[in-house]
Amino acid sequence: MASHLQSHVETLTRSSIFSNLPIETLGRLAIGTSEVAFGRGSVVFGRGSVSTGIHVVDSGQLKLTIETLQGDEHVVEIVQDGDCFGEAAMLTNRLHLLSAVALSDCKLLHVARNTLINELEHNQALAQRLIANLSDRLYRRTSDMENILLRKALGRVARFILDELEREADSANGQIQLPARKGLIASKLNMTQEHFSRTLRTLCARGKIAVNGATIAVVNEEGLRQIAA
Amino acid sequence: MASHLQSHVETLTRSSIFSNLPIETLGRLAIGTSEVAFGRGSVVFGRGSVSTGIHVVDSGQLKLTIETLQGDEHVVEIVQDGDCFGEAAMLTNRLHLLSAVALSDCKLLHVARNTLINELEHNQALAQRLIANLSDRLYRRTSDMENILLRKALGRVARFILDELEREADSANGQIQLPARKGLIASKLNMTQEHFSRTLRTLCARGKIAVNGATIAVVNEEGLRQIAA
DNA sequence: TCAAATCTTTGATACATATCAAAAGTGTGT
DNA sequence: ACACACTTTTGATATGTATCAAAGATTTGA
Repeated sequence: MASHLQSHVETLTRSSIFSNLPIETLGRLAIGTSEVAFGRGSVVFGRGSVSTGIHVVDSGQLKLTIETLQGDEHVVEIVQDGDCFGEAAMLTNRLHLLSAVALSDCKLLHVARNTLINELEHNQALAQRLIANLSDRLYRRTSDMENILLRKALGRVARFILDELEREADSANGQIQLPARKGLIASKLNMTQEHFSRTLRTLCARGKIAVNGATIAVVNEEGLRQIAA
Repeated sequence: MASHLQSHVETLTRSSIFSNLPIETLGRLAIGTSEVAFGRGSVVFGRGSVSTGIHVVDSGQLKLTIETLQGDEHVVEIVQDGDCFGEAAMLTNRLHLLSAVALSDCKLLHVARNTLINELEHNQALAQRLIANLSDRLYRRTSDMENILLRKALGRVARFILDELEREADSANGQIQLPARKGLIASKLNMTQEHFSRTLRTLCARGKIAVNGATIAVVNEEGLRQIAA
């Protein structure tokens, strides 16, 4: 129905990857696009599943994780409004390495593989977008790896806080809001929830930050930088 | 000189990213391409440097590493003939996160940023190639992350051996050749050289493999698989 | 508004891995 | 064939981080 397509076009435009593309492009993509809703805790796709396209987040928050058979998991990324995920598996035509799980009730758009691949063949602007998207993801993934592999827990947490401070440069003023539950952030930083908790307290004790629930005030930015070096 | 361009075209064709592209495309790329030689141990680019283009390996072997100020390093990737590197920083127009160091004497081609970006704007086939290249890199980087974060040393080494066994599926027959010095492989697997050495011996003691210098024979593949699970 | 569920903190202990030091092995150039 | 540099192995010890257990907080739902 035309109204569906129209609403999909609008949602696509709000995503970072499809924003500001010609309306004709979005219209063609919208034809292969469907809206899907997921309740908190539900699995959008699991590791080892076949990729059917990419997902764009309209509302809600999800975690992308790698998992062991024993149920051990590690958060690779937390995605929300305007983000998209699942590109790598779709474009390489391989199975999903990551699982995507809704952290809150979510509305997603699913853009079908064929639609996207077809459009990509003739659409230079879309290809450029995808290149920008992929290289950005790769760059960030490398940066995450650096943080995890080169620093100990204290340094990783310090680096994380500084990064968030920069991201929230607007209303921040020396404060950040943790973007998710502490356990999930701990996992993204490759440590247990317990260790993350203790590490935050250590940073408090050393006078670098002040913690109040999910709000962290940076007391001594220079000191944090030294720890994160 | 025309002969230079011709030789560059040939080298570019041998790389995975530019292979089988129309000769006209390669000709235009060759104009912005220069041949550069690096002696063993020399630095092609360092962390924090400005990206000037991408590098294609004609001959030799290099390591891509992340480093701390204290000189701590971690090998992210080992590249050789036909590989290219430095795409992410070039395409995102950000500083290099990784350092590239020659492990042996190397001949590289450097394709200038402007040349590549210009060509990319009109060249659909090249864009597709780049998309394939980036998504493959992203997928493999995610896979590396999985190996490093989800398994302990014994499992990481087991997984590594199985992966190599698959890669060398040809002349392998139950044997693999380590693709670099053990210390570098240890680093890629996020452990010390000492620990890697001990881990190999443990796998020997358990009857899964037999080590002879840089040659590893897989004695019990199923057993390895269980350890790598 | 209270109870149930979920998340976070704290404490005690165990374990994987790093570090330091030195010996043994391997290769390389002359 | 030898000496020198580099790589790998082995041993003893230190350390960072995980694990297990339980008590406090916070959020959620009826």
